[in-house]
Amino acid sequence: MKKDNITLADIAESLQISPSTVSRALSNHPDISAETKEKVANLAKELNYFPNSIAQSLQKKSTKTIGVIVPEIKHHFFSSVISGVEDVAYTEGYTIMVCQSNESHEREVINTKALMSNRVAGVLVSASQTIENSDHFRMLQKQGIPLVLFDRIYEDIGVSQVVVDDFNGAFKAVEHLIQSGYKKIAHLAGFKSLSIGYNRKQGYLAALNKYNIPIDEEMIVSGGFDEEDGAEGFEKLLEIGKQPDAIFGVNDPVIVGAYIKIKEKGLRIPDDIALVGFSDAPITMYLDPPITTVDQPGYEMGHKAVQILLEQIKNPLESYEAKTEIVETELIIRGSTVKK
Amino acid sequence: MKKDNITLADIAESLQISPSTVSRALSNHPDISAETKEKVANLAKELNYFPNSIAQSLQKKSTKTIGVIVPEIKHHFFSSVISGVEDVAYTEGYTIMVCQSNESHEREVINTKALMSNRVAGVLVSASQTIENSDHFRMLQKQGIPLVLFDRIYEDIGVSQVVVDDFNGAFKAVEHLIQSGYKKIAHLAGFKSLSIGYNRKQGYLAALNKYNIPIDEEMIVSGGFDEEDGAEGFEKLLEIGKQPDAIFGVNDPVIVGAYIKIKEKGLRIPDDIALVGFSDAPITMYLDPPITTVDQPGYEMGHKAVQILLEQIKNPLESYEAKTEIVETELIIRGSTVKK
DNA sequence: TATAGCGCCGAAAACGTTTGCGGTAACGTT
DNA sequence: AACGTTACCGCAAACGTTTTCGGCGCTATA
Repeated sequence: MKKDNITLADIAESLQISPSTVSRALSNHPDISAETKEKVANLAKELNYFPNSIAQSLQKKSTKTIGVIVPEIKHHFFSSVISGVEDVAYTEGYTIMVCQSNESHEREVINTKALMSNRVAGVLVSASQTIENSDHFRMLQKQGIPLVLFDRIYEDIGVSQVVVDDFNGAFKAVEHLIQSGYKKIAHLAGFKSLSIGYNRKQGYLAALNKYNIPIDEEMIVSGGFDEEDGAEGFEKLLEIGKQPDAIFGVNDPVIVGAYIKIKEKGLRIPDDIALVGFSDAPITMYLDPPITTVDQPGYEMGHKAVQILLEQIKNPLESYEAKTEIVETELIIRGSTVKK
Repeated sequence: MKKDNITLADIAESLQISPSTVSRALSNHPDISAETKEKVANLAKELNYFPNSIAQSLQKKSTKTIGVIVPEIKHHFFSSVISGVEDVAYTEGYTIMVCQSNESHEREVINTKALMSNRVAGVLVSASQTIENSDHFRMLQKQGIPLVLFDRIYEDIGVSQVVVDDFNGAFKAVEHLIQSGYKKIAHLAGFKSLSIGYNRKQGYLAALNKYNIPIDEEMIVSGGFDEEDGAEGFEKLLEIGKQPDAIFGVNDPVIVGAYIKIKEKGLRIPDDIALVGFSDAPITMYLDPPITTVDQPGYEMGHKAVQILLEQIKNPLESYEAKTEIVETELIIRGSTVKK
């Protein structure tokens, strides 16, 4: 059954011409007569010929596929990004290879090696939480494979990046809380090792400073980026007797975790505690009350990131002038911060 | 800058041995002395050698990548599936290529062609809504590329599939409604062209029949699979004066659409109208009341699907005895169907 | 002493393309 | 008649592997 794939040579033989001519005919080379082109085209269609892009890649020393590494595909933000990447890759004739690091640095390294073996034209990555160093990124650079980081970036490496304006997003969120009259504003922070964690916290601090609200280190609870972390963080605040009247969460899952705990305790939102998240996860819209959050446009970030990457792929000459694209965020105000 | 990738020949030359020996040394071939193996291994590490899997694939006439085509990556169910697929692919040394059809048949065809050009070892697909025929699937078969369909399958083609038990899932859901005392049960159905739409409707009908509830065709509104479709469907029911006391939706987005409209109208859930969805989208858990739904385990389906695919890839001999794996669903009962 | 076996390695073909270089035939120009 | 042009096309090398088929030198056996 295993029909052997038909090749240029096959259709060349059956047409009594050379493979080179067939190749040129299919790529519409001017040296080939219209007549020959047509014969070739017809037979190719009839035989269901598909160019072997493996062979093409080997010859051209470059592929039409770009690699993507994200922590977890099923997170809404990342799947949105991938969606955006795939869309523009598709229109440019590229296909994408998707890997997930599962937040493991080791697996991230193995993934990049696999992508290098597959000679991808470029790679897009959002770093894992457990990032240890950037050796694997440097290997990419050494091999001349363009790289652009998005969202979870790694600072000390000269490479293009696409990030949201974490600082400003956080600042606007906290400012909104302050202007709405909240004073005891806690922050459920993420890991400081990650840029997003750091920058959002800075935005939080800056907003408090601007309005002369004293900073209480105990009101800042560091943890992870998941729902449980948010729940635990809120519990911890209560334990140490620091019930806030508002919480700014490093991201939506965390704030949802807090939301659930708050409901469990019978506290009212936003009357007892106001809530602001980050990412505009779809869930936030449907909660009761819906949660104010900072929109982080994943789809657009995917677009931007792959566009920058493709630029670098197409113009390998100009030495890396790493550009950083900052995507603006938008504060989406909903019920969790607006008292009726 | 563009460091040329180093090859077997490079390390062969520098060691004054032949490329064949290097190849064998790296693959731990018994013909090679331990001493040589070590020298090769050391130099390879030092030079940062990466096997060119393009060249390997060309030689072996097979790749270690599997293609995945889904309607939309950012849908929670599909990204869960992809997550599952990637996880087992990773442990088996495969990488995945992800394409989205955006519910367009044409794009689905182009995607499969791209995957064929890339000589993927096998492909996984969940069909687009606008499926017209299965010609592109037959092309895959002709080329001897294993294919397994999941969730959105296409019946008239002998190929392995992984589906949830749509019929039973729907049946259990509607039975639960009936046993909870609901009588005027509407169904917001999807397209009938898709197997999932058809089977879930059949389950709905069967449950009504079992309990001798007359079937009112007007209570069955066909539409799409998105939130707007659910909202419109519910509106339509009201327009024709058929307000139900319970709704079974073909999937969660649809039921969420209805949920929102119901809330807008000031109707109470589940007192005025009970709601059951399908898929266990994360949103359903957080709504107020949380929505009863039929769990459709995406991650596990991804696992299953790729396992079946890998089986076929590894044993190409045994002619296709298409197996259909039916994943059981679980009815998750929540507030939207339980009166307090 | 001849031969078989073994341990280790190399030559070369093959996978399916692309492409630089050359070659042929036909035709037009002097 | 000689030459240049043009329009087409083929040869062969190259991309980086893997793998078949040997081959060499040595040791053990008959």
